[in-house]
Amino acid sequence: MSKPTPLSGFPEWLPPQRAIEQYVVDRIRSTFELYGFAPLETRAVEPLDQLLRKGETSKEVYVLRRLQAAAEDASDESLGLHFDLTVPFARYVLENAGKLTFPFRRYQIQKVWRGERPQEGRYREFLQADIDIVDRDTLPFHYEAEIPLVIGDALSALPIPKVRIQVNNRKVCEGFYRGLGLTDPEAALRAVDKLDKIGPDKVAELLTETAGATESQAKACLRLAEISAPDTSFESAVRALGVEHPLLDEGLAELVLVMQAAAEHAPGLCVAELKIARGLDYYTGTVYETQLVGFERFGSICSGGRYDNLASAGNERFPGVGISIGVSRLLGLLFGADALSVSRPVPTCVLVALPTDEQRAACDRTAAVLRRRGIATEVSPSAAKYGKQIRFAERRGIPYVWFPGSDGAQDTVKDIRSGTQIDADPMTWTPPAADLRQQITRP
RNA sequence: GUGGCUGUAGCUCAGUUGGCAGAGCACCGGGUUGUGGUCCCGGGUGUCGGGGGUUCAAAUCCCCUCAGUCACCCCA
Repeated sequence: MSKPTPLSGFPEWLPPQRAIEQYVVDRIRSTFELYGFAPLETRAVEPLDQLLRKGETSKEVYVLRRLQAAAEDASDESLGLHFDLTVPFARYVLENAGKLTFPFRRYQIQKVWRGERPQEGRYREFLQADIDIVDRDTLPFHYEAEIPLVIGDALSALPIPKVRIQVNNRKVCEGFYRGLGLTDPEAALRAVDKLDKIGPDKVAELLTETAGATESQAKACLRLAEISAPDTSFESAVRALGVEHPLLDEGLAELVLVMQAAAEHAPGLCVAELKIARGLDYYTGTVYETQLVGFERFGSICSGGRYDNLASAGNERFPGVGISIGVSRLLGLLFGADALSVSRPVPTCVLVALPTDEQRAACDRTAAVLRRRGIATEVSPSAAKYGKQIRFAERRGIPYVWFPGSDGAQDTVKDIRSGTQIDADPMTWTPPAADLRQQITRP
């Protein structure tokens, strides 16, 4: 077999990176559960028509086909890998509505797949950590204020830079555009979304070309998009533009509530950023995008929003609000920036040195005692010279080497970083807490 | 999916007009009858990303392809 090569967009980390990923997932999970989100996993595939219901992402969906399927057998071809966790969840809610109690809050941490051209922080297979809250018929607004608080807690518990959640409300933009007399708010939204990339002049051009805006309407759209505030002062700034529409009033009131809740529970976490639009078209209210402070060029590592029409069948309707942490993107980018590392590449805390092959059984017993006490231990692979065995530990970052006492003498344990070696009993010896497990560090 | 840039040892890289694949670090073996890091001796560990072509001769020139990355697109 010739040497295998990587597959574009399907990253595989080395053990240190995977250790960090598992740690991060564990922390995120425990924060989600602290807020009462229930665990959930959905299958990897969905019927294609479910996935394609929301348009644009369609060309990025991987479809399924049995290798041996005859050409005319299309039985599996109506299945595709999910590209996010919200759409499968909406399907799941409809399917299990009778067994769930509402409002229903769940978290889901799974791989998703998108057929995009990969680059740094963009993969074809990646891990998302998603929370959603859905209710039957109507979803109280206050959940839109809760979501960023959960995320703020989840992300600030991680060894990553500070985050800033940018918040906007689709009703503000749409109400403003309609109040302005524009008839295609979606097109206007898409144009404004490019503000950071192409600049105000190009956006104005786009607005006139694609959204049918006049020059003054385009200017007004830009003035709205420029508004940004760490508090509720955006409201008067919007009012000062003199545009009126009931939807605008509604959106502003909601955005004020989100910002007030954030100010009370997590000062500095949220910024009202009226240029935030979001690509996915199913959002109908609050939308979120999250940046790492100091790493803004990474783009959003966590986004979501309120959706009213994603899960509905007949006259049943389950509006929801949710957000998704791009775990793979977040970590891939931080790894690339050398901004995350781990104290040692293996979990092992103690290497039991092997004096002779005959003593392996005794060494295994010592290791077993240490393991029973929660200390990750492995026995040296061979009875090489002690110098070799110490190097074995050193190369792996294993902090302690355990030496069985010869001729009934006391065992000793050596901290190979300091070189200090002390008498030790496997029943009682305990390493400092910092050495017990791999530590995630941020240089 | 479209276009640009990049690809030589584990890492960082050098390699002239096409002429026997190199350096530093890392790594491996040995030197101290068994407790490492310093020191000494020895070792190149490589499908030059892969395949094809031109040529007496290709890391070098041409074509295709894969991967990484950037922009577009989209978005975690």
